[in-house]
Amino acid sequence: MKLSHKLEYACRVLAQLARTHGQDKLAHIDELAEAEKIPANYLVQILNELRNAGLIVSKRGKQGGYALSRAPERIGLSEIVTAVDGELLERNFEDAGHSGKRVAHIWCEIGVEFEKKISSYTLEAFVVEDTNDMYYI
Amino acid sequence: MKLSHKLEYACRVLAQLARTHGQDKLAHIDELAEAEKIPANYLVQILNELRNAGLIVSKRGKQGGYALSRAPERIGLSEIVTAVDGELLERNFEDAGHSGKRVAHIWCEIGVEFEKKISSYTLEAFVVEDTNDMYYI
DNA sequence: TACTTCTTGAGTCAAGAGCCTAACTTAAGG
DNA sequence: CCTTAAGTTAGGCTCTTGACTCAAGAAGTA
Repeated sequence: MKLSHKLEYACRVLAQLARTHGQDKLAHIDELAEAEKIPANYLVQILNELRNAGLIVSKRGKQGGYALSRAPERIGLSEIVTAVDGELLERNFEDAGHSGKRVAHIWCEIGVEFEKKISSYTLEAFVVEDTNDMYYI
Repeated sequence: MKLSHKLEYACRVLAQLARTHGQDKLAHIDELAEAEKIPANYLVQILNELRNAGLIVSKRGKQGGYALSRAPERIGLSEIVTAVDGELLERNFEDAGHSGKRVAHIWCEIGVEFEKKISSYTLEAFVVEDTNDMYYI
């Protein structure tokens, strides 16, 4: 369950966009990069993928910028994952050797459960105010 | 939920060892590699890690080989994972930017659930005879 | 001793993540 | 128009890592 930087960045930048959702001011790359401590040059690529996936919209030129394409509660976490790191939800276990089939079967079960859990969250979860402590490790 | 080859190999080879558990004949590397279609030279390293983790025992010289150190139902899947690919169970999300904390919190929850699911299996699950079909993708 | 089998450490190779550069396109405002 | 402030796109660079491969060594058995 180690995440790629890309996916963490995507979650953070979307959370940031969610915070300002509803306002008509668009967010700039540089502001987003600064607010979420993401290398701006890398963020560009990520925002691109999020736009291609239809999660955000962008506008060019002066007064350009980014915004969510819909309300946070209507953006599923699994959509985010799929957009920037689809591999995380793939389940392709090779069925080789005597035990391949059975081993693959078990890991499929685990993978299904994993996906179910991820699908139970939306972007809204990332933006709720923190009230309780988190438990590390 | 993409697995490393190493972890898949480890599961398979342990399943194979579990099948012959109870017999006093030890399994050779070459037999195991052949039965589970694993590159023998790579398997060596994996068996080594499994031995260091205490999951299997080995004996050198003629009549040497490998065997499980205890019964399959007493070897947890999370032990296997930890032995060869501990990263999969790690949860180290960076808490940076405005949304870092909240994002990390959510992914921690998901990670905990993931670990719980994995901990619910033992090596025994890999060795039960297949009766039902598996569902792909 | 001779043979077999595991043990250990080092080396190779390709792929991918993360990040940067630079040229290009679009739109607002004067 | 023309300038300037944005986003867009393509490409390349570097470093790490996974997946093997190899070879010399150590230990047990006959």
